[in-house]
Amino acid sequence: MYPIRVAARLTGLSTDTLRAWERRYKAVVPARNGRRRLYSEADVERLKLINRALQKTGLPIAQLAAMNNEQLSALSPQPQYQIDLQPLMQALSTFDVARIESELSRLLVLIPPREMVLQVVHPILQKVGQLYEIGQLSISQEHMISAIIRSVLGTLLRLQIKVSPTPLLLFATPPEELHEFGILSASILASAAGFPILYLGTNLPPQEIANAAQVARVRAVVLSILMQERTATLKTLRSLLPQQTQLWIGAPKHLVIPKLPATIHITDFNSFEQQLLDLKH
Amino acid sequence: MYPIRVAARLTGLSTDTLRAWERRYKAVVPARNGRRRLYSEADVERLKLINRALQKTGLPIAQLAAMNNEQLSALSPQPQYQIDLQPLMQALSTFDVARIESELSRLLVLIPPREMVLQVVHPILQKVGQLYEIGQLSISQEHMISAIIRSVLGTLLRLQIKVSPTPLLLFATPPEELHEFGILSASILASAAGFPILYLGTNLPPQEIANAAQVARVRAVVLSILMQERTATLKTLRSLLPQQTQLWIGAPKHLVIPKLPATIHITDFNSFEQQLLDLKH
DNA sequence: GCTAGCTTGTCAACGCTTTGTCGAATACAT
DNA sequence: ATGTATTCGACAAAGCGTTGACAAGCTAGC
Repeated sequence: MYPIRVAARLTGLSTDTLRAWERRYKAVVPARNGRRRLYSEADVERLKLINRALQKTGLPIAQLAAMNNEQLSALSPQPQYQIDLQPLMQALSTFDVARIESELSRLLVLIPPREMVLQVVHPILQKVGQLYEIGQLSISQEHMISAIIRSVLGTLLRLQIKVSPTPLLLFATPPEELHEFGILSASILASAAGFPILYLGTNLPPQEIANAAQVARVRAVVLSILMQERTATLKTLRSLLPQQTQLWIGAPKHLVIPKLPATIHITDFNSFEQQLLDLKH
Repeated sequence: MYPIRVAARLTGLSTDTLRAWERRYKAVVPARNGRRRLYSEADVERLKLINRALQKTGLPIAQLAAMNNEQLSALSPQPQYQIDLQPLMQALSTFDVARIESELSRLLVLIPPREMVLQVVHPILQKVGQLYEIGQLSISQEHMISAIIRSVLGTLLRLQIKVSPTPLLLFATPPEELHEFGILSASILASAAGFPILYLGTNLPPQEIANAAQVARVRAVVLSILMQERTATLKTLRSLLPQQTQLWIGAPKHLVIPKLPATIHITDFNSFEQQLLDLKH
């Protein structure tokens, strides 16, 4: 059960709007904890439905709010694909590299990029991390699997990247951060959301990043930091960037990110997509 | 049912024009929800018809508005998507990958799936094959182009595919047959013809295919074989499949396909579509 | 050939309703 | 006390409706 603030973030609506819809149309009537609203998963789902139907048909909300979920989803049908990760996880557990590859390429055909990142690649990486932690995966096996995933992500990015002279976002990692899964995935999500981007890749000194950011006049620079804290590097980069350019740091929750102006610590894809929405206004 | 704003967007006319046409000629008289106009799908369709006829013939609207839909569609012959492969072939010959990509995505929205497969993707693949044969295409170039085409085909399939618990057809390729263009194209054709399908992808051992076929109770299994003869594999698969399950082998004419019960050798898309028709009875 | 009139897309004015947001006062929890 | 929610009233922007008008293009008739 979510408080109103969270429900607003999840649905992309403002808290005022949520209350107005409830007061005027009883679009959803969340449960209460004393005075406070508590939105259930189903409430959020219905709100998303209404919002999608609103965007699609432009019908007055009063009318949409009176409909049941069935009618609403008939109004804005979303393509259905079934994702079955079972065979893939099976192949992972048995280190069947050929199988992993063919399963991935099958899914690549059937599933849109965003879902591929969030629901396929991300779970795989977590599983690989687990297996590696408990020593079930040799270094060479880890390398092979990483190479496959790297190529899948690369393909996804290349296939949908929008070439634009005025990208909004720049993606890179600082020196000695070799894993580019984070920014690759984020790039794909941003591209899938329609943002023109500039992908610089890994292992770049702050000067280079700042330079590119300035020339391309991007609105935000997205970095990925996995292992070590890098306070010095970040401070340098921040000082080199224009003030109005935002700096988004993708890094695990436990890493300490220095408090700097116009700088955000992003810990998961969910909040990354939220930031994207905010950037769009 | 759409409000006027959406109807305007869908038809490409302005809201003012829509109201003027209604007031002056009663071209369409949408329903009302209280005071507000509500355009039905049929209304929008008729407006599109009128607009197309207007563009083509330039007749006065008063006259067009008095006609019924039949007369209107006779006036502006069906959406003749003219496919101009010239720029695409040009881009192919010069290996202009970005150009190939933009041309393809342009065509993707203009042309229905079936025609996209038969009249665009297929010719491209042949051209790529030619270029590759005579050594005009490097491996990496071939890979990039293949990736693009795969993604186009994947998009087409994704947009078409019907998720069904009881698919009629199963698509796969046996091990070491990596190119999935054949079954991808065939899947799209089958989907476009309304058949629910199950797409398994490439590089699958006969046991897996037979297993899936049995569980899903498909009427036919469609394989694609490009390079080598695989008599042994086919015999194994045939023996594992239920007798009443047909086996369709898509393969070049010159490949020898063993004579097996309920097994057909398909050499082109034409006969594939013929088989589909037969399957439907 | 030229003008008067018709056709047609667009716009403005005005009224009404819808809808997102805001401010103010109040309640509750940490 | 501070921050977050809640309710209520209010407001302003946006959307839609109707009516009337106008300019540009075309047509017909002199």
